[in-house]
Amino acid sequence: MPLTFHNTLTRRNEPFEPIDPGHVRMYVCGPTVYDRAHIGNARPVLVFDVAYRLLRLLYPKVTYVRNITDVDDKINARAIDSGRSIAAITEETTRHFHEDMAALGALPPDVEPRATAHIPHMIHMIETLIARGNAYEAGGHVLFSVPSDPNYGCLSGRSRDEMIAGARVEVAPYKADPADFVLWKPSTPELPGWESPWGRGRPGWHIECSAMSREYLGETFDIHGGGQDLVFPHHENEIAQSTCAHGKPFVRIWLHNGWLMVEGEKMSKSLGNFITVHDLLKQGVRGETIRLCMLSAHYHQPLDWTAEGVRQAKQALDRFYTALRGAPETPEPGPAPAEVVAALEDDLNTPRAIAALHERATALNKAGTPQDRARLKGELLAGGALLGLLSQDPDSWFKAAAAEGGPSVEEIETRIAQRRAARAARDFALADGIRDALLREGIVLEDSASGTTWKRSGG
RNA sequence: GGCGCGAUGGCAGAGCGGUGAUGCAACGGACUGCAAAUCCGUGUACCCCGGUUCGACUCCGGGUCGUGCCUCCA
Repeated sequence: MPLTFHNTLTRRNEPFEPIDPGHVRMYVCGPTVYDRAHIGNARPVLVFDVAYRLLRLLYPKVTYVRNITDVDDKINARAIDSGRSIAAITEETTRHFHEDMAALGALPPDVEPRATAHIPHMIHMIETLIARGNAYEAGGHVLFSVPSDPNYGCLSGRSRDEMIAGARVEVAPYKADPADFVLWKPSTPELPGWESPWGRGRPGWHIECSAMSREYLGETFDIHGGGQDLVFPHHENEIAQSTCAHGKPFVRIWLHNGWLMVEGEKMSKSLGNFITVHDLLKQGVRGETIRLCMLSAHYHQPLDWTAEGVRQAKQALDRFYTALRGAPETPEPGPAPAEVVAALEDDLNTPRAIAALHERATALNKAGTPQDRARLKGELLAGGALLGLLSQDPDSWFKAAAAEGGPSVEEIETRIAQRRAARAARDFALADGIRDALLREGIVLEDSASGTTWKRSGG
């Protein structure tokens, strides 16, 4: 079955045909580094991480570029509010972002360009757009001329007139056309700025992605991704800038992930339901649980983040690791099961892929011979790896210390030994008392023919 | 106002013009000293109204509700 993606440009599923079958190129809009990553920021990272893993399985070479936006008015505002330097904020936030995404099992992209390291590239592209008649200087600003681009609106499916009719903002007086947008804007002395042919200033929001994707992926490349909210204006404007500057198509396939809700409401600071990845980790929700929860809905659908959803994701991982724990060592990882690959090839259908993993787990639990069990364990592991899951040692999964502490491994082992003695003496009241006490501390015991194993129930 | 998206069993969430999704939860059974885990089994699911069709949860039209973008936002 061929790889297909839902292309926002055509609003339908299309077979994926790389421009160069030997080298797939993908760009994803990364974070603006002014604050801790929230779970909404994590969704595209995880969705495109799965896309990256799948593409690497299917093609010999993949270049995945995800930018860091480190020049932005939100960053400037944060610097003024906090009294810290812009450099300190962007450096620290970038580090936190890397830590948080690593905790979610996201692979680093091949290239992670920072906007401030590519100002000359942006200036060069703006000069090209001016030279080609697609941009003009006005009042210290450089603006993209939307009427100069007959294809403007092709991604978001709205005409220039519709956009103006729907606009809820006052039109800046220096704009020749109400739909025009900023490529370069002047900076006051206290704001970050770079010398340019139009004076000291800073780039507009959209130009960095056009300049950096060109630098690392070329003028035309395969896949561009991001959140659905970026369709307009960000990606629409990127298309306008890049196609007008280069005179050729920009991107083959546009992928956009759906929005994330929290307990049925839009996540926002004012509602107080703003959840960062760091907060979840601190509460003892493990990165792998967050990851599975995030992938349990199709990327195109809205995802409602709930405590119940997190609990179900944890249950599912317990089930997988329980199946793996009891299976013999596998000599080789083996290929990912065809059902898992097929599900992901069908527009990254992660829920179906996870269902296929569950079927493997059931088969593993039922399998009789060590050979079958080893084979099925290998398949489950390989399928999990394609989704970035199940890479831990099962014992680590079950015995990892909870965030809030709990009894130590030594203490647990000691009490299990006491219980074993009580059971041997058929003092079941004492044995059950020990088990109940441990349960209250979040430790679940499981007796089997080969002895007693335990796991922590929280997180 | 303009442009989109969605509505599936107690919950989450896939899917297809005619056959079991899957998991969680519940209930019954096997196993267990009792549990836990595991396995087996059970449950009138497809928002409403029209239409197309031999047949629609699945296609088309209308409606209702929810939600997103149009302004910084993943």
